Amino acid sequence: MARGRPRKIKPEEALETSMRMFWDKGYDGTSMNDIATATGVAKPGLYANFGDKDALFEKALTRYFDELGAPALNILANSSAPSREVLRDYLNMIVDAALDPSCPGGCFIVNSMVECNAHPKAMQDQLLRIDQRRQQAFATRMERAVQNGELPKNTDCRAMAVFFASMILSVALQARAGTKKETLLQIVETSLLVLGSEPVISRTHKIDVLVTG
Amino acid sequence: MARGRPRKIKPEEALETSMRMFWDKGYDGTSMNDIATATGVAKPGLYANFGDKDALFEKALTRYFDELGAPALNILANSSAPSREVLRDYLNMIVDAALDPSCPGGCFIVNSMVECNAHPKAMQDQLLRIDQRRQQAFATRMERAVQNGELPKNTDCRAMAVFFASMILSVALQARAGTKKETLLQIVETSLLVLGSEPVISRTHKIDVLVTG
DNA sequence: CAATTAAAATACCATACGGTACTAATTTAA
DNA sequence: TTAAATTAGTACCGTATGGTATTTTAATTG
Repeated sequence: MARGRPRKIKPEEALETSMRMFWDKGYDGTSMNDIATATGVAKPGLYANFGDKDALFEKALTRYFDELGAPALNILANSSAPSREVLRDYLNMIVDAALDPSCPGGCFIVNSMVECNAHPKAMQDQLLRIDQRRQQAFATRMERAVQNGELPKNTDCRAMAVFFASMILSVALQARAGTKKETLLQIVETSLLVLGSEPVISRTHKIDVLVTG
Repeated sequence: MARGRPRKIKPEEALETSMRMFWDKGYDGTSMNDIATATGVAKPGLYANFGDKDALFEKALTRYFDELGAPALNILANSSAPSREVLRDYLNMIVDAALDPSCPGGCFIVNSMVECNAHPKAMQDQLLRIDQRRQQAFATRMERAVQNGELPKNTDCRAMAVFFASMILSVALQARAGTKKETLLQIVETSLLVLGSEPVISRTHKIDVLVTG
């Protein structure tokens, strides 16, 4: 099997490298020549594998979300731990990820939300879709918190979700801009105050409610 | 007086136009040719008046902060109205400004905080200085709130200041990304919950305390 | 050993970029 | 009227960009 000259590099690896470069320098700041050099795939190979620059960027963004974004959202939405802790863990994890020295600064999606204004509409739409999935995960979390009795029944879940989703943006942005970890954790802790100053212990009969109700 | 050929355009106007273009499209997305066309000042004139592209960008950023940023910070820090209202007014004003249809989207400073990672260090430093002035204004406001008895004496003013400063970032970013006004106002309102759920009326003897204490 | 297939590598294209030398125009001062 | 001064405008330079036509290399199949 596999006729023809063997591949020098797996396309996945080249896409991973491209993703990190776009993440670091942005769409405009990353040239196809840079990518060709860094990946070891010459330009004609890039165009054969991924299409033009727009298509490569879109694939990089999708890969980023699928690999680094989506898994954590699942935990955020569905974990059965106390909601306050789930939120704190998720936000702290974002802080760590945004500061990870082995990765470019901040969040690729957040970075792109700024740059995309000067670029194709398809890119904006993709970003909005991702942002809304993030928001939906927060909303699901808040609804669980209300169902479990961790928050009052008249809680505006959507308002809370939109608020916490917006915290991701500012944390990622500041991480990229050089704000230090201690400060970012402080911001996260302060934001949790909107849940009410007294920690509410999740009630033990919450499962009964779900089953019988 | 005024020898030589008269100026076709005041440099201030060209700088204003340049500022709005950088604000809209970013540093990389705005070419000197674009600026020359939009301002009506040919490229050699731009270089004679403002220096190279970096210098022009820096002047644009300074102009933006001095004209649109700094004045509101003064009110934020020093207004004698109830602190909760001062904060709400300031944040709502940011929402309006970031959505103003007669201006490019979002906040020029916030936009630049993302892009600057791939550019000269002087630009990053300038942005951090501006960001810290904003943070300081919030800190002053929180300290006034504590002095006036609007917040408990053990309030961590710096934590609050950093938190609210970070709200500016996410609001500006989302305004640029297309989030609608209603949602942004909701985010602002939710963020005000960190001040405590019960509105605290500023005490009438606060001036006595300041004068006698 | 051909013949075929598929990828790599080189070289190149048109365009756009930041930046500048040079010329043309329009004013005041002598 | 002429000289000096100051700006506007044209044309250009070297480089870098996104993208591609073409050739070369290396493997499998007959």
